[in-house]
Amino acid sequence: MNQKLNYSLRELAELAGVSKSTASRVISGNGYASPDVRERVLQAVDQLRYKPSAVARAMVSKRTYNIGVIVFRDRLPIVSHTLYGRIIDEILMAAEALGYSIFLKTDREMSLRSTDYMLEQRVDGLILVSRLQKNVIDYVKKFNIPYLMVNGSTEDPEVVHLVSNDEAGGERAAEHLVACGHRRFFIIAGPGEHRSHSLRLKGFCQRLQRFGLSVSEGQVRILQSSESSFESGHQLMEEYYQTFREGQYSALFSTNDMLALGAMKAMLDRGMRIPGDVAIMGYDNTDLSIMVHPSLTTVSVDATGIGRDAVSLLDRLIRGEENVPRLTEYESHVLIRQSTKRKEE
Amino acid sequence: MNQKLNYSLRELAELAGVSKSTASRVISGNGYASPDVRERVLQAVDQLRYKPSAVARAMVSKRTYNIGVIVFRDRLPIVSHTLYGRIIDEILMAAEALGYSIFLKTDREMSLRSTDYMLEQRVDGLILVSRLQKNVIDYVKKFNIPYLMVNGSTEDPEVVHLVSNDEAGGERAAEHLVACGHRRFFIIAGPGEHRSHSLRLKGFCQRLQRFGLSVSEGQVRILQSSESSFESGHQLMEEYYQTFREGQYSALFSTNDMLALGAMKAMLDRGMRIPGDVAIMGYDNTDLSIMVHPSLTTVSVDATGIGRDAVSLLDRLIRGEENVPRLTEYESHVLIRQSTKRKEE
DNA sequence: CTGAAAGCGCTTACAG
DNA sequence: CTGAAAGCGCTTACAG
Repeated sequence: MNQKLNYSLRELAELAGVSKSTASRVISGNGYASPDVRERVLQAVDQLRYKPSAVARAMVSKRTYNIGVIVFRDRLPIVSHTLYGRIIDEILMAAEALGYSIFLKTDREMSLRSTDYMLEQRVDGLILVSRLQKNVIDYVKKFNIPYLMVNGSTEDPEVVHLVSNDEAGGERAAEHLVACGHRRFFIIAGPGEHRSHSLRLKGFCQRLQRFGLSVSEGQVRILQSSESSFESGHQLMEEYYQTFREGQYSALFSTNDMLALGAMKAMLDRGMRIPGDVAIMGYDNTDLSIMVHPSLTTVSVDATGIGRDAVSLLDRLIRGEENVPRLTEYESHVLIRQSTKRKEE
Repeated sequence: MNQKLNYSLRELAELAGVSKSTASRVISGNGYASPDVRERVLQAVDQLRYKPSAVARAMVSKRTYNIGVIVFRDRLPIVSHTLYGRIIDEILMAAEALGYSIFLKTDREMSLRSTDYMLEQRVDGLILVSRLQKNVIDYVKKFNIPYLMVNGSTEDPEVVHLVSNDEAGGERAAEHLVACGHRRFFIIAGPGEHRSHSLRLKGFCQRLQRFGLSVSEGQVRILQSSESSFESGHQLMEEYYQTFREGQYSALFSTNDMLALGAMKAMLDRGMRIPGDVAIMGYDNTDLSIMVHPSLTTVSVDATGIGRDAVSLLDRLIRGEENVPRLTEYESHVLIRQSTKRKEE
């Protein structure tokens, strides 16, 4: 770094032959400047390739126009997660549109470190993505910094959070499968600690119950998975393949696409026909669901809406607005694909 | 924001009953402080939940320990892109380990805006991901800021860039398919402007040529796709299905997994058997390639290595190291999956 | 070991 | 319309 990297306002002003104050005014656009002066300053800006320091500006304005996004997740994929990736894409675009930029951190152990980091960076606000422990929320609350949660669970009614209406989605999934004529269900459910997995399962079972179908009556079999990955779905299905066949379940529901796809792959490898032998349904409408064969019937999640609104709601919090809704729910819809198509007859 | 958000060093020092200098020393760990004083300061830190302002610190130290990552891409998915997402995950982790944080921007029109933004933020360095136009590179160069390119193309030998050895990968793909006994090839090639697509195609064709197989001899048919998405692969295969069947091609190679998967889906929907009727091979080793049925034979890309090294090489540039390699290439390997398995006999 | 002072690069009243 | 001055919250020589 032997060469000059950045010029300061002082140097800029000197070159233009004006005071720092004046230079500052024409650059920021706040305040008056005669056409002549403005012209000279602008020329100097060009000549020096002057870039005003956002750092210095933040220092005095007490605003950084940066938003911290922390994704809490045990393991990879984080950004490349099929759902979170989409949400982050939307957050990036929405932030851009509103004049914010994004500091992105991933945090695997739900530590307070990443939060501290964001605090030190003096971000204007915080978007917390995914499940996070109560102590993290409690910690953030103490700092009086605008923040909100995306796709996380909390009993705390004060916390602004955006979630899918997973329970209703689960119900709709059940309705669809029942409408297709299924009466015996095999379920692979993701980690119960995750709000979305547990609610989807709850909604699904609830709806079945109203059709007179339940675990206790023997028409429904639930398998709990400690993970929500393709691999675990695959492995569970391998493990329980016999059970599955013997139980004569005609439909498989998983609380997310990954688990469903893993199970489906295991079944296809064993020569089962889908949807001929068994109908399969996932949840999330990940891009993959449309790429596989047969394509996967699933329930949509409004990643676009969630990402967009996360930024705009946070912006409202940052601007000190009072009546920001604490809970925003997004409706989910069944997307019927090949994996649950009835056989033609 | 009616409540106190952040305390300053001055307030901290007052509470501890020391000078700002002293407080600063115990917090930063640079310089001496008696146990007694240190104790008092630390207690004050706890009491106030004092978070030193990274903004003020950056102001004086002229270092932000922030790295700007700009992903240049026309359209979504950007972060959720199957390959870039993985690279970004690795960049995030590697940055964390080296004490850097990430400013993430996506730029759809390859404008200079996002670069200007990063410059104003005074990031320590820049990671430019994906194809970008020459004018962007030329612009960045003027600012004497450490930067490097990931997965982009450039004729400029000065530019530090990290790429896959796509040509060798293409050759290996050809070898594998020939070894499987194929002699008539159908190729779906992604956008020629992209370095990786064009090199993969080049390597593939080159290798075939040495086997005496070529476009001019009629054993190879190349389809150019203007996009690199699943949708375009799917659509092209629908469109050229007749051509494909009539040409009796026994193998399909695509310059990335997405195109391959799109084409495969179209074929499966038409009832073709894979690999029975046709073998299919992609490139990138996206997560999807293992999830589909049949699983897709592909060529690996070392996303982990690229992401990790991008950060460490940039760190070396930031620290003023001279002999940073301009070009780092990553080897790719064929991953044999079901889609090219020979029939048992 | 500790403190007063200068300075990083801006913005913002306040005079003129 | 323009400039001098103070100040944002730190760090870093420099005295003591």
